[in-house]
Amino acid sequence: MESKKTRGRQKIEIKKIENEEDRLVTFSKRRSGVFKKSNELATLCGAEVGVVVFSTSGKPFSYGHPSIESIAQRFLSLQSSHQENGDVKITGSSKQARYVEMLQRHNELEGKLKAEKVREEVLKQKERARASEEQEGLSWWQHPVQELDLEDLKQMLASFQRLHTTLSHHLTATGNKVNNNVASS
Amino acid sequence: MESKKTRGRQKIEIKKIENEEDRLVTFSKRRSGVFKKSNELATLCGAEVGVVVFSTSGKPFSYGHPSIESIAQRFLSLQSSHQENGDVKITGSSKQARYVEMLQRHNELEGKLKAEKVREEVLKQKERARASEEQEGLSWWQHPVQELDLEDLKQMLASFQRLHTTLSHHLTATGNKVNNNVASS
DNA sequence: AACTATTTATAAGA
DNA sequence: TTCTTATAAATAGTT
Repeated sequence: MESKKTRGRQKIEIKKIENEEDRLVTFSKRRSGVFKKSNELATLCGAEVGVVVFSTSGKPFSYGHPSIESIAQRFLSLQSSHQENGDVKITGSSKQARYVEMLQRHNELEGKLKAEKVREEVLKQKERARASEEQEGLSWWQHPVQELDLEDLKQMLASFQRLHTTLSHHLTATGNKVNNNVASS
Repeated sequence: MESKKTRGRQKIEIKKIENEEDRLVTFSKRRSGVFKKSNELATLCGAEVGVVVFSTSGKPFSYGHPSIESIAQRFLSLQSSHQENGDVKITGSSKQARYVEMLQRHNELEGKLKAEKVREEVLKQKERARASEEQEGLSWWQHPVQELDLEDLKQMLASFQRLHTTLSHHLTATGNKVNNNVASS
């Protein structure tokens, strides 16, 4: 019985593949994968599905059921009815209008990004808390302080200061309006 | 040795699911699947990806990186470039330059926001994995973050401030000898 | 492009 | 909707 021929599929981190050759191969494989899955979704569920992919070099690929054009059309009319501007043409004036819109959306986005960072920090806090959780189900923050040593306390304080700063900043920067955004994904 | 709890994933034919309940469940699951795969494609390969899905009832769902709007725009300009288009001049070239600059910054920001959401999701997954290993009552602060609203955040901030103050006091005023219980409720 | 050992997605069931 | 489990399907690293 000979040794294994390959190591099989390996787990990879979902971050940009730096090696260009690998990235190109993966782009090709996974693009096919997404198109195939999209086709199955459309077929199994009777849904209309459109996918557009641009490679880093700008080359476009698309899948559409019943067609990418019809999906685009449907999506656009939805967008224009959502706004009060049904103007789809790329003209100077609509570009200017978009500039203003974008400024507003930009500010919105910065708020959301901040909110996400807060959420992330909160989750990390919980992670840390649980990591150092030990005896009889008591979390570290539930223990009497005298049972903690100085280093723990200092770390604890530092964490609180970070979180406190983040939270305060968030609450004041958004005028106490927390953005529970409804993401499209 | 008892019998298997489930039959596991079964092979299905790729044709429309006639049972409406099954179809709805599959639609939800596979839609998520396609969005997730799309996100991985975008992240791993630095590609821009847009997906639009319409359910049979006409409800729209979308995923886009950096955003579905930017993909739509890019796709459209591609389509319209097939035709003749001479009216791209706006007021001044500096204004156009600023627009392009803003567009880039905007896309960057959207990408970051998405990245944060992914990190958040990863953390939540870990949290859920651990949570299912334990059978304990959850404190309010242990609930899934998506359920946090403004009031939660304010409360949280307040208790952190209390705790922070107490801790600071002990560290600076008691000569590193801490003996107080700070558990707040 | 093919090959496989693995990881990941998901059909059913609860 | 959410979670679990067993199995189908996708794919990373090789050849």
